[in-house]
Amino acid sequence: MITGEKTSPAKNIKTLQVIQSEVENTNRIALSVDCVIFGFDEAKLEVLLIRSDLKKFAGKWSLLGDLVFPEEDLDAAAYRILKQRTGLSDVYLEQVSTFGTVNRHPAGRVVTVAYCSLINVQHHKLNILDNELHWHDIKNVTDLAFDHQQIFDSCLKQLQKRVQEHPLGFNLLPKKFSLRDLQNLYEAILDIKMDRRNFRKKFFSMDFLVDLEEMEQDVPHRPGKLYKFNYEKYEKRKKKWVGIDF
Amino acid sequence: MITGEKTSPAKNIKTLQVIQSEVENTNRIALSVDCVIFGFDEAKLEVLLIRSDLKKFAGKWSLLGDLVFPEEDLDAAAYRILKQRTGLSDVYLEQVSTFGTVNRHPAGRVVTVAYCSLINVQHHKLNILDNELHWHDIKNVTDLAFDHQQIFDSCLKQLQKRVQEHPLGFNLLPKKFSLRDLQNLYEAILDIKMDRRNFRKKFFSMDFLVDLEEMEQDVPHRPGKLYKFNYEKYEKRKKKWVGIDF
DNA sequence: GTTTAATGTGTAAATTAAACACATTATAGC
DNA sequence: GCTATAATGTGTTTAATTTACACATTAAAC
Repeated sequence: MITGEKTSPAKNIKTLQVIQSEVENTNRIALSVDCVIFGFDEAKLEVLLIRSDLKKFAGKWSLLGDLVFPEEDLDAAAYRILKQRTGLSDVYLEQVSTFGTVNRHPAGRVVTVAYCSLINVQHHKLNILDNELHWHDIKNVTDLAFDHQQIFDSCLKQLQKRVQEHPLGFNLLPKKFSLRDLQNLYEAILDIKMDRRNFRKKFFSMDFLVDLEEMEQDVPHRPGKLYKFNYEKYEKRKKKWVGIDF
Repeated sequence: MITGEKTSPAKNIKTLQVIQSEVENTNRIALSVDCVIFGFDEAKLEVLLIRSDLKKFAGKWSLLGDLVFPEEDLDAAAYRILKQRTGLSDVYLEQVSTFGTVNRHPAGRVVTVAYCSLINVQHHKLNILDNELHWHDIKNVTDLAFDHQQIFDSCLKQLQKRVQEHPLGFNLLPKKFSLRDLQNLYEAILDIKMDRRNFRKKFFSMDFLVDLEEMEQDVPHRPGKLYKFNYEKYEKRKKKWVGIDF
């Protein structure tokens, strides 16, 4: 009844006090956050996992999670938990979805909100507090603890969709990058191969890549041109958003 | 600590009992569900709202919500709450997102999970338990109670996106419908006008509409042909899902 | 029977996506 | 240094899709 609606005329009169007692005493549930941190590393997509210390899940890997405090914003909890577990702080987290079956956690009722991020493994130094925190190639992620496999699958799908609709990828590259870097990124995340020539045309036509008139250094092959992502140019473009297609 | 990860080597040994006490005693939070029920009615998109009975929000409208019980699956809670408040049961609910700022509810800390649905107003009889439950034209929805305006906006956006990617719309139409019905539906949900000829071509090319060789009855104009949606045909089509575009 | 307002259909132009080939350049190996 | 190698850089052609746009047809309303 906490949002103030009525179920019947007879129950119409519900004071804030009554509601408060319901909120304070009964019906409370442990709420957690689980972070799915995707990392891009040398043309591979990885995910950050930690080994479960529950006997029930001995040897299994799990996502980075913890309880939300009663006086802590949900988003803030996600950032705190990520920071505590990894030392990472300048990372954008995005909520994906909430998992709330009764028996998903062996210690009792815990509803968890999944958050997802995507970073470059080389750009962020992990604060490895124990040696059970590791990057895992996403192709080898199976049989996680709890319902974390389901959460992981859901986040990966969401990531693959989002990366096609928003320029997330550029955060993963150095400020200056080659088109090969960019294509490797998309191929790793989407797990597909693309035609190099069409890929280049696609991104050039999007008109937010700036030619830096510099070349790659120290690469073991012919150096490519370097580009940067221009956010203002990206924002300025009008996007047609209607496209019924299913 | 509930998902079993460790914060430091020193804290490595955490038994299920310790975790259980954390889940059971501290850190618990009231969890609610709020349902955003969109209704399509005669070429208009509406949303089901109820008047708030909290003094703080006197006169304002709010979404259909209530607390989740400790031994109830999250999805089940959403269906229960919808049923209790409206009598609706054969309606598909989809989770949209979770809102968890500390001060979003005046009665205390309540994190809420938003669920969204889309039904045909004419097909579903509401069980109106009091006269404060009403359909509202979405164009007139402003200034809802709590953070419900934000939740509503978020769900509307999600609906508009989803309806372009999945054939949700056909649930809203009669089994037999005309292409004009279908176009009205999309125009109402997306709040745009489309070219009638191109709209037809689009849907015919998608190849899951079956011509019933029947005509509309009792319409005040030239009757149109009637079609039905063939789910098998829809499923069978392969969809290319890669299309980087932002 | 005439008017009206909707349905049903088609075509041309523009844009976008897909397939595909060759010259160029720096490195690596000799 | 010379050659072989393997990557970069660039267009063209075709197909597919989207957009813009006009006219004949049909049933209801008068």
